[in-house]
Amino acid sequence: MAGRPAEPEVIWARPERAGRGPRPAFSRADIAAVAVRIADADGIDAVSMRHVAAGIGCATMSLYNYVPRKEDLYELMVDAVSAEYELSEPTGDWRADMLGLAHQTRALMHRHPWVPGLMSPVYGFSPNALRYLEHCMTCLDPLDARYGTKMELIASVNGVVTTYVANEIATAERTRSLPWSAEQEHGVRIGYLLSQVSTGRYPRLAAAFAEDSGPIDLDAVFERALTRTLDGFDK
Amino acid sequence: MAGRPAEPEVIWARPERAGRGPRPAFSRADIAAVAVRIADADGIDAVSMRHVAAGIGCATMSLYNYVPRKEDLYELMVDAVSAEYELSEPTGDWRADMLGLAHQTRALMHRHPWVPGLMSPVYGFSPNALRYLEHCMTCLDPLDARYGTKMELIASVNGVVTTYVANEIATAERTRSLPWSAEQEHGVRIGYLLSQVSTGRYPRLAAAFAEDSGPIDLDAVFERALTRTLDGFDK
DNA sequence: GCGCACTACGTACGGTGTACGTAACTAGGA
DNA sequence: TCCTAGTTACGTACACCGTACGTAGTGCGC
Repeated sequence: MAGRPAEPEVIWARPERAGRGPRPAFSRADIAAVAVRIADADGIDAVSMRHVAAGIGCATMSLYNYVPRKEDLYELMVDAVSAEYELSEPTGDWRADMLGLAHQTRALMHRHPWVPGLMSPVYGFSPNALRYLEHCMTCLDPLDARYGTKMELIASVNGVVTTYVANEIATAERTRSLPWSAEQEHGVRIGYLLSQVSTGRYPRLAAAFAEDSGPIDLDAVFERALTRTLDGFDK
Repeated sequence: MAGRPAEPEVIWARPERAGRGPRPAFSRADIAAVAVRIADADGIDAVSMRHVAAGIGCATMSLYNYVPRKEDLYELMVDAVSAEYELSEPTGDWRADMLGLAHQTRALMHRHPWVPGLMSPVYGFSPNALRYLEHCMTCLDPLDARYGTKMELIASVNGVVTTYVANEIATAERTRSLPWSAEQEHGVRIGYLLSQVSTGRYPRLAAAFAEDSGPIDLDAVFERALTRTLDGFDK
C-alpha cells in the first residue's frame, strides 16, 4: 500500500533506503544512468517507464517504488547529467568563468540533446543543480552586485544558452524518427520559405536573405549572444 | 489512398482546397480555433486528435485529411494565436517598438500558456510568423545595423521573453492536473530547498535567500532583462 | 517474535497517435 | 457527356503509453 503519495513530494527529500523493507535492488544513480542512456540513444520519447524498467532489469511497476511519477524520472536524469560539470576553481575573472560554464552547458546539451526540452518541466533544485548554482555564485564573488542581481545574471546566461542550443538541436534533430532525411526536410522548408519571401510581401526579409546567402557561423552567433548578455551586467 | 505523405511537407504549402474531391467541410482556421480553445481550457495535453476532431464535429481519422501529422496541428495553433499581435505603425523609436512587442508576446503567452512549450518543436515560418518578423524588421529600420544583426536582436528578445514567461508559467501552472494545490507544492519544494540551504553546504545561496526573503517583483525582473537585452544592441 | 512498512510483480484500464481499408463524392480529361 | 482518378469521410485495429490496484514475500523496529 506504499507506492504513490497522496501529498506532494520532492524526490530528493525521500531517502534512497527506507528503514523497513528489503533493501532496494537498484540505486537512483543506476536508474538515472539507464534513462540517460536510452534518451541519448533513442530520444526522450523512448524513455518510458517500461523501457527504463527493462533496462535496469525489473518489472515495470517495480520502478514506481523508486520513482513515484515519471516527472521525477526526468528530474533524476537532469540531475545525473548535471554531475558532468567540471566545476574548477574560480579564476577571479568572473566573465571568463561564466563564459566557460556557458560553453560547458552547450557541450553538455549537445551530448544530451533532450536536456533543453526538460528544462521547463523540471523545477531545478536537485543536488547537482544546487552545487552548480553555488559554484556560479562563487565565480561571481569578484562582481560587485547584490545577490539578486547575480541570480538574474546566472538565469540570463542559462536562458540564452538553453534557447540557443534548443534551436540548434531542433534544427538538426527534427529528422529523428521521421522517414526522410534532414536534408530533405530542410530543403522543403527552405524552399517554401524562399517561395514566400520571393512574393514581395516581405521586402525586408528578402533583403535579409539576400544579405548573407551562405551558411551562418553558429559558433560566432552564440559567442556574440553570450558577450552581449554579460555586457548587460558589467559596469 | 491520400492521407499521409511519403515526403516531407510544409502544411502551409499544401492548398486548403484540393481540386478533385468533395469540398472540405471545415477550414484550417476552424480546426486551429478549436485546438486553441481546448488547449486554453484544459492544457496542451488535452489537445489530442480525437478531442479536436470531436470539437469540430468529425470522426477522428477525418482530421488527418486536414492535418497530416499532429506536429502540424501544433503549427496551426501557434500560427493562429500569432494573429493576435497588434502590429501597429512603427513609431520611429525602435526600442519602444520592440519593448511593446515583447510585452504583447508576454501577454499572449499568459493568455495561451501552452505557447512557450510549443516554441521549440515548431519551426516558426508560418504566415503570421512571417508577418510578425517583417513587422519587427520594419520597426528596426531606424537602427543602423546589418540585417543579420537585426535578426539576432529579434531572436534575443523573443528568447528572453520565452524563457522568462516559460518560467513564470511553469511555476504557476505546475499544479494543473495534480491532486494538490499550488501552495502545497510550492511550500514543499521551498521547504526542501530551505532545508538544503540551511545545511551550510551552500553559503552563498543561503546569503542570497537571506537578502530578499519577500516575494520578488516579477514584472521588474522582466523589465530589467528586456532592457539589458536591448542595451546590447544599442550603440 | 510480532507486526508493519517496504519491495516486487502481474493484470488491467483508459488514453494516445496513426496505419489501413472502404464507401461516397467531385472535378478534369476523353 | 461520361469516366475515372484523386479526394473526403469514417470505422476498425494495433502498438504503445502512464499508472491504479491487488497480492505475495521480506526484513527492520518495537
